[in-house]
Amino acid sequence: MPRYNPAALEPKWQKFWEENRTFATPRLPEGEKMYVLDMFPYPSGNGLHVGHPEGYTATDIVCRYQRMRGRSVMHPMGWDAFGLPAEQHAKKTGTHPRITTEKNIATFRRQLKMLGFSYDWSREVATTDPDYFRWTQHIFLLLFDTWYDAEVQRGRPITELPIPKDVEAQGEAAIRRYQDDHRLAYQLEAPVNWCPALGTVLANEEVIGGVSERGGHPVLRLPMRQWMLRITAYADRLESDLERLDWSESIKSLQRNWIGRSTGAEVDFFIGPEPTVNGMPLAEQFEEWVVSRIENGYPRKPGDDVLRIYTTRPDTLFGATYMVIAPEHPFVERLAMPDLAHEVCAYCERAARKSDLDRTDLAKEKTGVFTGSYAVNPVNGRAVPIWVADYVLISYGTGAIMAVPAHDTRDFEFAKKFDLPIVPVVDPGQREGVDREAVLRGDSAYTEDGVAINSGRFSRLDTAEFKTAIADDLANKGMGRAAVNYRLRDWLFSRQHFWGEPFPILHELDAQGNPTGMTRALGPEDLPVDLPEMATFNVSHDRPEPPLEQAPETWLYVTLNGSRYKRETNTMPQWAGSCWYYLRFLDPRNGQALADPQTEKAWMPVDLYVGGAEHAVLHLLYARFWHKVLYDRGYVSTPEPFMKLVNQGMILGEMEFTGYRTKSGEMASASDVKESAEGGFLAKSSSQPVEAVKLLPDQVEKQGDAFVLKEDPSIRVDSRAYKMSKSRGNVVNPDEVVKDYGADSLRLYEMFMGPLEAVKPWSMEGVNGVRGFLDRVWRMIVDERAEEVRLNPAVTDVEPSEEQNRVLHRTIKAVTDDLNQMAFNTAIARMMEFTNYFLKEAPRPKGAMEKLVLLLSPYAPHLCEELWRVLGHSDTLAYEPWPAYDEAAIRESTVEIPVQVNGKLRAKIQVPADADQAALESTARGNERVAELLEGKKVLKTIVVPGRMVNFVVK
RNA sequence: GCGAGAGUGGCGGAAUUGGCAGACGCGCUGGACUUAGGAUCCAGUCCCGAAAGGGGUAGGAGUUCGAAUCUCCUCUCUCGCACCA
Repeated sequence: MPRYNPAALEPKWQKFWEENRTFATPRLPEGEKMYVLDMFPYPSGNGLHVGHPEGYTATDIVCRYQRMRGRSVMHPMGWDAFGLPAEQHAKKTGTHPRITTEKNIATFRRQLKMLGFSYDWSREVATTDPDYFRWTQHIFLLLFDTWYDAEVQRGRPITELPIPKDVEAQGEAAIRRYQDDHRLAYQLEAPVNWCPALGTVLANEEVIGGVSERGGHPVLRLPMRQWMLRITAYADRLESDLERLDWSESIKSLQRNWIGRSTGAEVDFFIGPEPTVNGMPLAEQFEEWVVSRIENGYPRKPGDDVLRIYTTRPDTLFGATYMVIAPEHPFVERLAMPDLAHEVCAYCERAARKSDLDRTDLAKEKTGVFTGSYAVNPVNGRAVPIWVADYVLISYGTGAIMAVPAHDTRDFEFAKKFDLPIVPVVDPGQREGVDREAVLRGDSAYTEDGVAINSGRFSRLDTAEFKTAIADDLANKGMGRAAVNYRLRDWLFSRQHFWGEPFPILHELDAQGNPTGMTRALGPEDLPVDLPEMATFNVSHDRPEPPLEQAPETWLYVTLNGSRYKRETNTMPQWAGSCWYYLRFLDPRNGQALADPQTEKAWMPVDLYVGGAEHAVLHLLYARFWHKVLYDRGYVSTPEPFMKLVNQGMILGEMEFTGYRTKSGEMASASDVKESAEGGFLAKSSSQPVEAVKLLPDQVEKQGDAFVLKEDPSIRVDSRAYKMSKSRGNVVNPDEVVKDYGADSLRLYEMFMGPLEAVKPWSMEGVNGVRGFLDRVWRMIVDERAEEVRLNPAVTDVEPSEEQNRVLHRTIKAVTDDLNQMAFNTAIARMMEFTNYFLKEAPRPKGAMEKLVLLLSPYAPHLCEELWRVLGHSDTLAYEPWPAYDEAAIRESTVEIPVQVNGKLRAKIQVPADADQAALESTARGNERVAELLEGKKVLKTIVVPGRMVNFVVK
């Protein structure tokens, strides 16, 4: 009668934990603290996905384990609840995003509770709560109030920004403009991704290859006033502090690549103060410029008489045969000679219309147009033509380059196409894979280091020496300086959405109601700035206007001290709320501060942070950036928020076999099939479209390293698991799994599938398998034949036998060691071995059963709480001490040792566990089989590793 | 193209980090109990071979008494970046 019945048992224990506040965390840690954080989810309308509980189960296991080891554990959960889907739902249905969001949160909360995670639910927060985003807005004000002091590498209050004399002389407005130019939060006219089909502006990361990520609609680039965050100021610290973090190398390298630090030099090329008739700067003006630069040094901002470029290869300056500026470069107009202006202008317009996809398509030929103007190469005084080409990006470096076709593949392609001179200045010397003669002839681009040639007095220097020498030389002459650049761009921080945090910023209006261009930040006492009540969300679809422009006037306009202001109508991106939520969890109801400093100091940093790899770059970089600003400004006590980071691997759908069928019904081999441009499939040999068909496992068989059709082994079949998606119909719903197998089985299966960080396919049969294990654990301890739940008669209060004790302690050790390394899959395997062994034992010592229940409890907490009851305990096991193991009990008196002859396993011998080398060797020689093999042979060498193996090398 | 990671039975995956390859689970085969089995239990399950034995960790070379593990080359897959000067 009392079979293992999770459907009854799991809700019972969830209720128990809730009523007894079993997992409530004290305000301050009692004893050693451990802060374990999950990446909080966006509560989508689809509910929980089996990918979510993977990381959540892993952290829950760690938390339950650490509680049993006496640690004070902080383990909260909340909702990253702003986001576009709720807003789009509102556009369609008129339902307020808050209502949709609350409904979705309720679903997520129910589903998470159903899985028995030990969160302290009293700390739950949602980024959409005014009590929460009040502090998000507060942090924005802090960013607005901070400038980055590059000298001390620290963010400081804007009031401490030194104002240059010349700015001060221009008066109050100039000073404010100067300050605004230095804030970490600043405004910029920047292009946004406007998607007319979706009627919204998309974030860069929502645009993949020039079309919208969802729907694949075209995206236009339109300039709009935007809020930017100066994350580039922190680029160096964001990169170098990675070193102190316990993160996987792959994630660190993703972040490093994203930051993309490069070192090189800035160099000014003289173009003359104004255009000349033939486009050539005047020689005497160049001479004067050279002299003035030697006297005055290198200016921080380039004047109108120079084109400033950035290069990582200043050693190739003598090989610069032309220059290229980006189509958006401010000098385009003035450099375009009258006879070419029309052509140049047309080119720039075309470039502006191109999507990112067109511009970055690698297969594409280089394009560009000559301006008719020339610049003077500062190292040799030669005039070089200036071109406009879209392979130079306005957003990187200075938006202008010197082109060295002999040593840069892009410049080489361009020079070839437009027949520009190619002057080699780096001799590769003799090296593998490089055609030195071709390089020296200018027929091939060589981009590595070498020895300088054709470089005046720098010739014969190797690349590294040259770089230092030329940097000094340029600096002395005031023509350049060493410089660092980042691939990382400042963070576009505003969105034209309704469902996001309003900015706590007012725009000043003049008497006519037009913006004066001056902004005013609200004070902390004015927060939160809540969203207005809106009549409709379905605003204009033909231009990228913030929906809040349609807000009621009572919200939109503010009068303060007699001045009229209009509120900022952009809202913050979804990333904002997730940048600091780990701090709010520590003190979620604090009305005075984002978190009490004492509490912050006691719990931070996060000891373990687990989440999907899709956040490896952006979220983690943004959050680290905010944290560093908070650190600089004294709000937090640690320079980094997340000490250890683990990315769970994606869970794919079930393994699928796919065959391909032509129109005429014949099967085509998978090796002959490729994806067509439209997303369908084509047979490579005939170019005919083929259709993918799902095959059953018994229709295929393995042949070599591929699967083939059973009935026609010449036909190869694809076998792989795909990402879960609605369209593929392979989504697994956790509700269904819990209904059929129970939450403990779901948890256990997700941990048993393989290493946490690996990508793994789902298997319902696998869930069934771990359910079988839990059934066996139940039967091992509970009397299934009895009417009510009671102890299995085989379980008695006896002392364990030596072997039973060894199995027990070995299991405790293995499970504990694996858990410390988050190797949950192998820990579960060890507990399965324990169960397989003890099911055959009778009587079964009750003490051993209790230990197993404790070991298993982090994985299958509901079942184990119940078994703990059955074993005669009346309280929760959540705070029972973690079982300890006894090395002495593990040690065996005799061990089996393999004996090899010439590295091949030939025999196994039984020896005392502590047998020394000599004893091992003589026992091995005494073995009948070994003796036979050594007979008449010469033993050249004997390798004996005590406790491991014996190897005879013979001839 | 550049950067990172991976490749082990029919499948998911183990292997104390250089020392018995395939733990554990699924699947499969046979058997027991059954009206029944998508329940449970027992036995088997890397390949060739009747056995002795031989082969085997994507492929090839190398270091070593000994390699899934270390080195080099090749191939394949996954992820990220993608004209970043």
